[in-house]
Amino acid sequence: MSLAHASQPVPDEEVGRFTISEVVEKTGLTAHTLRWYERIGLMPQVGREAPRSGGGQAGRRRYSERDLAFLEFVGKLRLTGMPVADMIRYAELARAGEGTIDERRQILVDHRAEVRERIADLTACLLVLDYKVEHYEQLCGVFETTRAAGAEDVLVRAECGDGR
Amino acid sequence: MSLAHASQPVPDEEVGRFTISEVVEKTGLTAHTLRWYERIGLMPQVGREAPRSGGGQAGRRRYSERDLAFLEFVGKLRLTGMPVADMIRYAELARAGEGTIDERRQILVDHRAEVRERIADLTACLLVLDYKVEHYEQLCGVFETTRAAGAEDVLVRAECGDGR
DNA sequence: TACGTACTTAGAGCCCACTCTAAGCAAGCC
DNA sequence: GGCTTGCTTAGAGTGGGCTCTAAGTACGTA
Repeated sequence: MSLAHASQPVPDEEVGRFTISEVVEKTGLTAHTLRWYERIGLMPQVGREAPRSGGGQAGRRRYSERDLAFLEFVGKLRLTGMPVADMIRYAELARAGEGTIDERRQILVDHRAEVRERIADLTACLLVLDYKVEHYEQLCGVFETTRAAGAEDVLVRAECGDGR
Repeated sequence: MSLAHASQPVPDEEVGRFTISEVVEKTGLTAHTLRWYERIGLMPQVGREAPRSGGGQAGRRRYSERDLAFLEFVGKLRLTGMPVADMIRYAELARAGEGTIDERRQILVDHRAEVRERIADLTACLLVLDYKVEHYEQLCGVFETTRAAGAEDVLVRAECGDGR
């Protein structure tokens, strides 16, 4: 990206080449959701085809590669549980320019900490699940070999802590 | 737990010792939620104090250690995103006895696979966040030292993929 | 007696992130 | 012309997991 290139508006870069259907395919989001994202300010205004008749329609959306990159990032944030309101905040800051870099970074740092914590939580729970599954597998073995022993039945319940 | 002990109803074990307020404290759930859990069949019927006057009240709940253990497990399942309907299913199977061990195990095996996948997803997204945060931190450095260079400004936008 | 804690019922309410509606218009293609 | 794809608006609807309501009763304690 040369300086000369960067300092001039570039139509083929401002107006992308992907229709909303194509973006639906690529992202897994619905057209409804994509329009919604624009409406709530999460997504910047997407470039449009010029309407041929100059009538009352706004023209069809044409998403750029950059739009797609942003949607991919949004998908990641969504997957990690960031509320839409926070994503909107982040996007607004991004649009406000380079003076907001620190704040943007802080949003991501905070969110990253939450994701780390969530991974830790899930990992701890996974250990419990592992233990339970392992225990069931052992009890399936014990159960089959000592089917007549009622005591084992009671132990199954007590050990598994499954309620009554 | 001796055989003689196991084969007889034990009142002090059937009727626990924790009031609902104490369980609220221990679990972080609300009394409303605890009652709801019973109502929807997730929680087995909790033992009760005998009402003094024999009137129309059911008596106060008295949760046992086993009840608490089950609630702890439910909390883990909840934290890992298992839908309440699935938890109910699991609890019903547990109450149905030892003939359901295989099915119970399968529920947990399936769920465990989901948790693993979720951890993997989060971990992948965490890498993206790490990259972004790192990048912002570098750009804060670059930005401060070359504030007059407009090209860096554009690079910030392009590299961060932050939308417009 | 007053207050705090707990009980019951059925269902309404809340929050979040979509998801869908309703109704009509536009444009391209066969 | 018919079909497909896409446009707009404001807001209602959905699903999940609680959370709260409404109204009265019970019981223990100060």
